[in-house]
Amino acid sequence: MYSKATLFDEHLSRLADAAKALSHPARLMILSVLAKRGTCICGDIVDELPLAQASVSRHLKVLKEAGLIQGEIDGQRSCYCIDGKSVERLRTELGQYLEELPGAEGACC
Amino acid sequence: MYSKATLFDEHLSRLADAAKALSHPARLMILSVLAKRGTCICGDIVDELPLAQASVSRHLKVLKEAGLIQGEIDGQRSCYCIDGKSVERLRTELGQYLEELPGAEGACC
DNA sequence: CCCATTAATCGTATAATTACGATTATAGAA
DNA sequence: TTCTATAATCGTAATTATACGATTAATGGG
Repeated sequence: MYSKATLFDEHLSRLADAAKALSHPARLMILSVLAKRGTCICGDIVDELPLAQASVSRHLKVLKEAGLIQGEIDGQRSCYCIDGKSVERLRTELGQYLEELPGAEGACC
Repeated sequence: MYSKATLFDEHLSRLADAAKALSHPARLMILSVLAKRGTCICGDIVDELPLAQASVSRHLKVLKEAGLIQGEIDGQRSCYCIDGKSVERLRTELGQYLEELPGAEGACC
């Protein structure tokens, strides 16, 4: 109906999508768990999160679609890890975007 | 029903909320417009966005609640500007969080 | 072959987000 | 006072996100 994709600049849309991937504490927690433990099977993550397996699986999917993690099937498990390159790229782009916002130091008007 | 606020670590919840404020291209665009023009009245922003006045007003509210912009009533207008300190703080915190995610360079498993 | 384990997906319910037009409230101009 | 301009809010509709339990699919063990 109302299409963000066409109404807004491509770059802004991509950045917004990336921010959205980070916009839920469960997803940040998953990233932290992966960072701490290196490589995890899904169950490891489920054990550390206060959510049901199905919910964690969804969050993993969101992170994977955003490219922030990799996941591959390993036997009957699924193995996840952080995609360091993507995270780094996001960190740079987001940081750059925020840095280029001058921000009038004083009060408004 | 399911309370993010209590289920997750306070720091992660705050970071996620901040990311959520950045998770819509209209809001990023508003920040860009404010950065470019310094200080704006609401109408200036409405003129530059492909959205109705009511919608822009809502996005402004979200940004204000997240502390990323300041807004004050100036006569019959409303005057907005970026809150440079908050943006800088967010940039630092988000950057730090992402930087501390090691990210196993190689493949998964 | 049968069973257990693992994790993705389905079905569904609820909540949050987003959008618009219409309305309201305020302040300045005439 | 009355009219205009500005911007917030209301009411509502549509979409998206989130959660859970149940189911499914696939692998490996016995």
